[in-house]
Amino acid sequence: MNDIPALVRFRAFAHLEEAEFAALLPLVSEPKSYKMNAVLQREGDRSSAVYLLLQGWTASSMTVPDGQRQLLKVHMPGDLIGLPGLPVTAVPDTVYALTDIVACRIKLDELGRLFAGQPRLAALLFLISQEERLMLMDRLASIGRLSVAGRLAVMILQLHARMTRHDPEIRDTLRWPLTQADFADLIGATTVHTNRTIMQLRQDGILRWDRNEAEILDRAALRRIAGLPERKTAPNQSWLPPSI
Amino acid sequence: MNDIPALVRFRAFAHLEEAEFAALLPLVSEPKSYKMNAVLQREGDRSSAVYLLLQGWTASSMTVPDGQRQLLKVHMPGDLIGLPGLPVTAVPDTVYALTDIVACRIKLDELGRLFAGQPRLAALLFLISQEERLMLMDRLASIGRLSVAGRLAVMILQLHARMTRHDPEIRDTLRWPLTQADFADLIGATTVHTNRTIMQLRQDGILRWDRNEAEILDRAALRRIAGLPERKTAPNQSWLPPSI
DNA sequence: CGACTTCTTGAGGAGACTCAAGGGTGGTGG
DNA sequence: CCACCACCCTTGAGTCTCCTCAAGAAGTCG
Repeated sequence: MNDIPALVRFRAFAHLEEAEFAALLPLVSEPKSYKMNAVLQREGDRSSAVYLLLQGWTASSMTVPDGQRQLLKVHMPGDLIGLPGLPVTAVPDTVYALTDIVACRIKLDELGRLFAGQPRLAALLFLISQEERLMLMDRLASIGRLSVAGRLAVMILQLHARMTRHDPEIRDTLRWPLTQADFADLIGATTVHTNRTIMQLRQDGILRWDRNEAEILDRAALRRIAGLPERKTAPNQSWLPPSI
Repeated sequence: MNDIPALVRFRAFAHLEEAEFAALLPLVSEPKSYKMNAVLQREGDRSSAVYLLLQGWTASSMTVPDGQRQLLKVHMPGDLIGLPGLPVTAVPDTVYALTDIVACRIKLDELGRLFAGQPRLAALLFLISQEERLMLMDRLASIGRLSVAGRLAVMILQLHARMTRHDPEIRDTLRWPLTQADFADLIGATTVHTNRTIMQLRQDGILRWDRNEAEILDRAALRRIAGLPERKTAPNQSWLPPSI
C-alpha cells in the first residue's frame, strides 16, 4: 500500500511517511465520475471548489470578449484544480473534462486541517504551487517572446516532463486527448497556423504527429527551438518541517 | 505598532494576531540595501535564495536565446522574491533592482519554522502564492489572446490594483520606475509598437502618460480594452486554521 | 554643456491571422 | 453493414497586426 497514483505531485518532492499518507487519504475520498466535456467550474461562478483529479484529463481556460479562449493548463491525474480561485470572490477560469474523468471534491476544511496538522505536507503543497507558478512563467516567456514553433516546443516539452513523472515508462511517444485546436489555444495561436507549424516540424523530422499522439524524434532540436532550459525538480528539502 | 508595511500581502487576507505578527518579524530582520540595477539572482544560478522586498521595486525576467527578455513580474514592497526557484535545481529567473531597494534575505529555515509553528500564516502564504498564480494566468491570457492595447490595459490595471493596496491614497495617478521598454518586455511586444499603442491610448483620452507616471483617465474604457474581469481579493477564510 | 537614455515617428517587411474549402476519420443510427 | 454526420486536419490566397531598421527629438544626469 502507500501508493495512490494521484499523490504523485507530493511524492515528487519527498517520500511520504505513513502518517502523512494517512493524512492525505481524505483528499481522495468519495471519488466521483464526470463525462467528457463536463464543466467542473465556470469563470464568474461564486462558489469555488477545489478538486483532486484522479483519472483522465481536464483543461482550464479563460475566455476573452470576442469569444476566443486561452487554455491556461491541462490537468492530469494528481493535479489539483481550483486553487487559483481561492483568494478571489469569483472563479477565474473554466475547467472542463477533456476525457471521462474521476475526481474528488476537496472540502476546504480538509485543506485547513492539513495546514494545522501536517506542516510538512503543507510545505509540499506550497512547493507544488511554486512549481505551477514556474510552469506558467515558462509559458508566459514562450508566448511573449518566441515564435509559434518555439511556443509549441515549450508546451510539448512541458507535457512530456509531466507525463513522464506519472509514467516513467514513457519515453518519447506521448498520447494525449488534445486536438491541434487545443494546442493552438494553449500557445495563443490560431488552429491554422498551429497546423502549419506542426507540419513543418514533421517535415524537419523533429516530430511524428498523429491524432492524439505524437513522438519526439529529435529532442535536442526541440529543446533548441524551445530555447528555455529544462527545469529539474529537486528542491532543497532541508528546510521542510519534520513530519508529524 | 503591529504595522510593518511589508506585511501588506498577508494583511490582504486576514488580520494578524499579535503572536503571528511576532512570528513574521524574523522575515524582516537584517534588511540590506541594494543599488539600482543590482542583481539579486541570475537565471541559471545554483544557489536560490528568497527575499522579502521592503522598499523600492525589482523585476523578474527570463532571457530567450536571441537575447530578448520577458519580464515576468515587477515586485513592490511586501512581495516575496525567489519562491518559484524553490522546487528546482537552477534559478529560473533573473531578479534585479529597478530602483535603489531594501530587502531581507529569508533563511529557508525560517520558512520551515513558519509552516511548523504558524499554520495560519502558512495558509496565508499559500493564498498569496495562489494570487501570484492568478496574476500570471491573467497575463498569460492577455498575451496569448489580446492585442497589444489589450495586454497593456491588463498590465496597467494589474499594477493599479497592486499599488492601490499598498497606498489606498492612490486614485488614478500611478508613479512607477518603468520605462516604455520595460512595459514592452512585460507584455511581450516591441518598444516601438508599445509606444505607438500608448500614443493611441493618449489620443483616445484613455491615458495620460509621462515619463515614470501615468494617469487613468477613462477606467471603464481601459477595462473594456482589457477584457478580463476585475479580480476582487476576498477569500473564503473559514477554512483557515486557527492562529496559534 | 555633453553624453546617455528614453521617447517618437517613418517606411518597409514578415509572421501570423482570416476566410474559405476540401479531405480524412471515427462514431452513430437506420 | 453501410450511409451519414460531426469533428478534425490540411491547404490556398489575401490581409493585417506587429516587427525591423533607421533616425531624430526630447529629456536627464553628471
